[in-house]
Amino acid sequence: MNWLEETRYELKKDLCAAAEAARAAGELNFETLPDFVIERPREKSHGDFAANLAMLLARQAHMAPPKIAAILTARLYAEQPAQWVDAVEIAGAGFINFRMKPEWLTAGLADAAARGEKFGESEFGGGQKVNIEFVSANPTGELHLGNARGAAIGDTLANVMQAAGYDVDREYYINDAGKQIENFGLSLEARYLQQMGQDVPFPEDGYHGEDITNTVRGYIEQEGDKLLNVETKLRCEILTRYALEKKISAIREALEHYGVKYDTWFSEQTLHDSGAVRAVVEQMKDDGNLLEQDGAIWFAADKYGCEKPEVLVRANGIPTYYTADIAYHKNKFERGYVKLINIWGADHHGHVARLKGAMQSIGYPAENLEVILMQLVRLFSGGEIMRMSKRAGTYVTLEELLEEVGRDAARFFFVMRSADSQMDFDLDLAKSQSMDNPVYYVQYAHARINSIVAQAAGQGIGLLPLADVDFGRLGEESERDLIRKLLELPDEVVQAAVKEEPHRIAAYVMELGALFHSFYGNCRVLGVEPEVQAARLWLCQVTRMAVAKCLQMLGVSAPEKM
RNA sequence: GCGCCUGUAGCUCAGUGGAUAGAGCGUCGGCCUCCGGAGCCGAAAGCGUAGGUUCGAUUCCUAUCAGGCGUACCA
Repeated sequence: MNWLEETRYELKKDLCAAAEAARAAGELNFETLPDFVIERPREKSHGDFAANLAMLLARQAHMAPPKIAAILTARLYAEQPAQWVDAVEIAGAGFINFRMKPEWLTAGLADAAARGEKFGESEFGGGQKVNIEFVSANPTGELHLGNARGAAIGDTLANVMQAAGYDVDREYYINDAGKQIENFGLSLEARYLQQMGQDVPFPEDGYHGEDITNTVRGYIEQEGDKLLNVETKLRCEILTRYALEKKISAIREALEHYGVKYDTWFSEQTLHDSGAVRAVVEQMKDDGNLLEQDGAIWFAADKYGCEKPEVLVRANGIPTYYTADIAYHKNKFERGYVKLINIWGADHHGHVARLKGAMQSIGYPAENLEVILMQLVRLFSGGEIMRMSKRAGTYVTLEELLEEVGRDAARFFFVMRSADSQMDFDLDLAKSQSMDNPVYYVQYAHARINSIVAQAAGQGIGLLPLADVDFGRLGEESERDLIRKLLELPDEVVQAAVKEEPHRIAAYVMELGALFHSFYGNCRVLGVEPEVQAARLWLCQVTRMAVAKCLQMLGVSAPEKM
């Protein structure tokens, strides 16, 4: 347990005991103790912790909350003095506020310091296996800003959950099968023949992007006119295989530049080849959940909370994307994951209910599959909203973004906002945006601390062993505010993991940075009384570790100098 | 029409069933004999609207208005 958790647990226990004692003495009447909370008041003058027990007890006890609070506090610590509690106050509508002794805070800091690099981590997740699938963009094109957002959210969430004690795998699902791939092949073929000097029409709904032509050129350089006198089917196949490999490695490379590494690249095609897709249809048929109509095979999704049945196998005998996805998620569960998390663009939200319904129908509880929908990134240029379109030249790739603003600014920018807020991305301001990005503010705090520590080292001053440090010397308001925030880190990580909201870490580290800068302005670290200096150096050190831990989770570098 | 997400400061966004709703940018005003001014301190300014639940609602529920996205034998 971390420091705050432990304290909350103790306070809760103390209050429960007080309530029981009051009941035994006939001062208070209640059947069952309500599930109250010990929270941290946002207002500092309200103490370090506040309990809402008296308010929740009011109805059962037929008594006004402040009166109940008075009875409870009279019992609190009557028998045995408290170790860390300095004062208990009744305030507002009946809050019981706990004010902790100054030593409580500094003992917390010592505890954090002792944890070293591990500070902030926990075993909360108990090593449960979790699979996070994100980006999974079609391998027919390049990654765009929406993918950049998904990658930042997914990878950060994975980092956060790892820090919170989960066993996390990152996965990319490659849609290398189906109609779009066929289409892709026909586009490649047309470009190939055109490059070879033939006047062939380009498929109407083909991939018009220049990257297709470039890929074909690459092939020609390598293999020449080899495919000129081959039948269409084989020509498409060979070109597709070649292009997919190129595209996928380009995607992989772009993501690596972005700091994202996957554990698994899962090919959709393998599900078709292995018969897994057919098998899952059979299974659903045996379950009696399929029906035939208009020559197609439908899943009775309406029996599982959806609006209407969905097609699994088209009249032409080819399974839909949906069917492959069912087989895919079944495969993930079979690999032993307790929880599957998918990060999708909001435009796929219609797919959520049907996938969950299908999973439920084949025996996997819908709640073990979590889909985080992120709202779309809108492109802004010259004050106008525009669709991302290659033809209109308003398509920005991840690689271009990284060239413009760099990895740190890009990742921080995308993970700073909650997934369900829409984002406007201003093309024109891409560069200046980087200077406005709060990531520099946070990194600056890290660099500043580094500089202090380096300077101390230059004067032969290092960190003293913790046993020799008197953290009680940290009594300034700005010091104590900083310590309070530091102690919240383990809680923040767990909250971000449980709520699957990685943006919390960004918000936290910005606040932490602000408190550090404020402390820096108020208190000198070097050249003060030796005992104070030793304690402040350690405070700096713990802050640096906390900032670095957050930045690591965010996939942002923690520079020693800027 | 139906479904999902979102309406919080001039702008971009955090946040919470509680006691005085925060930050950045912008505006205005202060701070460099001193550890990094990419910083600090201060000021003005806000929960779309109407009901309901609750001791207490910006937070939960309903309605309504506004924006976005879905609603394919596309993925």
